[in-house]
Amino acid sequence: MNHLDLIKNKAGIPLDDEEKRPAHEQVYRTLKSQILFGDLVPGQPVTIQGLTDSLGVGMTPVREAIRRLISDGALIFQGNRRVSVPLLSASDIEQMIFARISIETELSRRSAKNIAATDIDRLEDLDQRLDDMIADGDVGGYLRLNHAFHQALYSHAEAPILVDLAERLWLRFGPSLRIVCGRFGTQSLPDRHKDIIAALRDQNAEKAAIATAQDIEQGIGMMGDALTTA
Amino acid sequence: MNHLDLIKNKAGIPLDDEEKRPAHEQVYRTLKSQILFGDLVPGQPVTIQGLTDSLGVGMTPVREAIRRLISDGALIFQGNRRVSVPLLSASDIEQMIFARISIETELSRRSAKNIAATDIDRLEDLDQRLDDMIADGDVGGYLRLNHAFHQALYSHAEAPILVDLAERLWLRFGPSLRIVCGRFGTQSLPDRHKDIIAALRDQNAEKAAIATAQDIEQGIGMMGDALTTA
DNA sequence: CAGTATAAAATTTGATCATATTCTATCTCG
DNA sequence: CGAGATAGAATATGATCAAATTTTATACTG
Repeated sequence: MNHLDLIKNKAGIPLDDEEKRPAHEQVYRTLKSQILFGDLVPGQPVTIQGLTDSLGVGMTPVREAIRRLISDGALIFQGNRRVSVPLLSASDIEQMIFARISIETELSRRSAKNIAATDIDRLEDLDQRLDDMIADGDVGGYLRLNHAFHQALYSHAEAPILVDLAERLWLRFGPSLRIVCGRFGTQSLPDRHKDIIAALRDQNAEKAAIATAQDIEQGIGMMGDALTTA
Repeated sequence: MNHLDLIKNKAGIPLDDEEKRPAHEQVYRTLKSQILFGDLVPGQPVTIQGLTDSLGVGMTPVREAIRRLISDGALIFQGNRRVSVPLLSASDIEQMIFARISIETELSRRSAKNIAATDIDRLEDLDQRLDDMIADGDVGGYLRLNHAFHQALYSHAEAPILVDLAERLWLRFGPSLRIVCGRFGTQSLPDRHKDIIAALRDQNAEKAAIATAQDIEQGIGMMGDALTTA
């Protein structure tokens, strides 16, 4: 039992039973979680040695995890060998809105065609818990459940490559989204999940796609506003 | 001067002067090139030790490069610690066509709005050389110049995130595309580059997008056909 | 004399490698 | 056919070297 296990369980969200994965995989998941849910701040430097110390593993697994995250766009390699959490420009956000809408509306469309009633119930349950988090003002919990909701929805699209592309985009905006939520609070984050669920029950793929697009525009659009006003 | 430099220059395509990049970066680029242009066969196992031997570098840089390529989707990690070049399913190809059309038509659209006349001349030059490769039946040269053409075109879109997503998709189908080209020959690969160039000269973004979509469908569509008939 | 600029040393961090350990798959023998 | 042995490959660590940043000391200028 090394430090990783402790950090993982700090999350509080049930994670799939991880058996005994290699350390580099565990480091990757830990960092991914931290980036996705905003435990790391945009611009923050990420050092290899710092991670070997704090996670209690050697340099090699840390290096591998960092390379993967750089490939994901979740971290950036700053030429001078330094690695940090990316700061997003207005153009970056605009590109991500475009890409997310292109990819994720399609994922919703496909999920709507495949998903079973019991799975819709499960989504509704997630959304309910998400609303509780908003009511409690729990930003971290909101981010985790929002991610879990979309992930659960898209898992029925039977399109792993598209899901992978979407996940990559989520990794890019995670840190910045956390900042925005922290500043404005969760109250100002109305989501379109209810609309998405209604569309799924109707088996109306196009309505699901439209609701997803609106959800994305509300979510990331807020980030764009925050960036231009700040 | 280690083995990497030799392998790099085997490519024959002028590469940006690389100064003194770290070895893991060089290994990544070397492997990326091999995957993109089909020097590696789908299904082929990739071993760390094999690469340390053939490239003449230590294990650490090789490991890092492999992790990055796994994150790119260019290699797959097979649970039991084995890594190999992916075999594509019909569904994979269908998803890639969708994603490429979504992303790359937009890249063409944006490039059409920004690109200058001299840059269009440069594209035309690339396309001319590409036609020579087709005439010569040089599959490797065709793949390289086709990639260079699209990369050059999209570089004017001023959308690095979308370019990154596109590049990721190219890495996925590189090996399989090579197989198909090898089987059918380059003759059967009509491209829509002339249409794209004409649209750029007209400053007609929508026409450029349509031509790009047709180019993609012809290119990868052929892969789908080959897969279902094989 | 104060403040700034410059240069050199020290510290921090990254990159690479060699080695030891662990795991997987295959082979062999009962 | 199954259990154990074996070989090969991946994983992980610590040591060592190189590069970059920061600090500190010194010189210079107004």
